[in-house]
Amino acid sequence: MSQAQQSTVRNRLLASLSAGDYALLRPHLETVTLEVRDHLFRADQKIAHVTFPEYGIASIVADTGEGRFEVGMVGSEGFAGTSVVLGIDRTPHTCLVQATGEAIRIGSGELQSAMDRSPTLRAHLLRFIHTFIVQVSQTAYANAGYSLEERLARWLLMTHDRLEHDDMPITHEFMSIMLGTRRPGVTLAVQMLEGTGAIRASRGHITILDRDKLEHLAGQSYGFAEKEYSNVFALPIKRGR
Amino acid sequence: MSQAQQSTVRNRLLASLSAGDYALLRPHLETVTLEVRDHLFRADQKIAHVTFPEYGIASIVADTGEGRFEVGMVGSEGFAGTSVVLGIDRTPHTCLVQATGEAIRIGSGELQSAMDRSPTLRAHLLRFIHTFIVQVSQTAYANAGYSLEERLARWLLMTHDRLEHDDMPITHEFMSIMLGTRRPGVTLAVQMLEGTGAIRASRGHITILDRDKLEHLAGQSYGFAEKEYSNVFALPIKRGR
DNA sequence: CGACTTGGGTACGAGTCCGTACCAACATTT
DNA sequence: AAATGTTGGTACGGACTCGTACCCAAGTCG
Repeated sequence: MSQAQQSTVRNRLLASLSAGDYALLRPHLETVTLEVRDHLFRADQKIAHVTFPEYGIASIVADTGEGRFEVGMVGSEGFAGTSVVLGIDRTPHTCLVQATGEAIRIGSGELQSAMDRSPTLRAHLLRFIHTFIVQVSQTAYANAGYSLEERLARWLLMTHDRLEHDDMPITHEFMSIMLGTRRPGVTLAVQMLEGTGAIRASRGHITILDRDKLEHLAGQSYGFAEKEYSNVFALPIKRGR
Repeated sequence: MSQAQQSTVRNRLLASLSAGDYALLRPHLETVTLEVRDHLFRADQKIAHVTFPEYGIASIVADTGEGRFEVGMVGSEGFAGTSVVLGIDRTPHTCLVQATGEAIRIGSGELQSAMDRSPTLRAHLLRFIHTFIVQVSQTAYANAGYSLEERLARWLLMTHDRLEHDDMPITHEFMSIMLGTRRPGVTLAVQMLEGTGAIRASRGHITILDRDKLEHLAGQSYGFAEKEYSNVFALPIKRGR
């Protein structure tokens, strides 16, 4: 229960709160580690906490009984638990950790009380939800009209945006679940991308070699949502480094 | 500028507001007609009004320069202009009328002031946004893993939910744009669905003959978001008739 | 070291959908 | 009735992805 000083917080939303709003949250903040496959919340069960990642990535997946697949992704640019901010402590989605890391979380009730007391806090979090809707829309868009390679390129870019390193620990199997496709299909797509020199693949790892090339390969499937985030928060989605 | 009495309002969100919250909005409400292809707002331009359909349907489409396609649909169960409620009067999406009808609208600024004065009003509208996120997620889900016939069945069901009649004026061309596919593909899919007896097609019209059969054909691509709406508002999405 | 688990590569037939093109049926206007 | 525009039906080759199956390589653990 380390109630971090705001100046040391990496999460972009928390870091960009006014000092007063942060002070309102601080007594209730709790630092936790994120381990791959941890669940931050599960479909149709009460959401206990809203989670602001510091490092690592959480995936929001739709869980229909006919297999899950990813509808959105959150790292240190946002938070997981949009429905709590919208006043509902339950959702048909599941949220699980995609990349190991660390997060600051707050109880759902505490956050709701704090938002009731601070209109500027609420406004800040609602703006993120707008950008999240755009992200989910873009997932719908990408799924509708783009090839597996293009969608894979998009997914790698989104993951890259939210991690520190160019070397990312990801298996083909995992990507196939996130993209809702076959595992052998991912293998082929990875080989294609590797052939262009944009990435390098090794057992359980993908390394980004040439980000510009990858963006070119992703085409219009990437960029839309990221641009909106920049506009709304006047900050690029990717942390400078 | 007919400031409708709440008891005669068809829009489910407006109708289910408390009398006090409705009174807060009433001076600013304005009734307008919706004509096919009218735009309620355009990508990256200021959103002047939030629109609550009474009859008819509005589509929210992503507009990437590489062709538009639908990410969500709103009828009398909700409203168009989620980003205004989230505090942003601009969005990369475009909203256009899909089916002729009528709507009650309110200026973006007036609605924002009203929400600032009434927490219950804000909460009500935010709950709808949660259900809208689920709808967009399901579009992403359907686009990822379902065949054209299944997605067409889903789209027809969603349209049927929001219209009064089993007979719906829709062209193949229009469906192909909404589904992001080729027009001849729609023709084939329509014939498939017609072959099962679920619908009947005639020039510019689709008639729903057997809704249960259509739901069965749509499989898991339909139902998810509609169920969530029912849970959140304790009302079925389809108006009784 | 040998067995086991996990992750990755490959193959092949089948089905879906795309891109493109052309024609037929219907509606509206003059 | 002819002209024009809209809508719907059909065809065909090619690209992509699926479903399924099998094997190989790398790490792990007794």
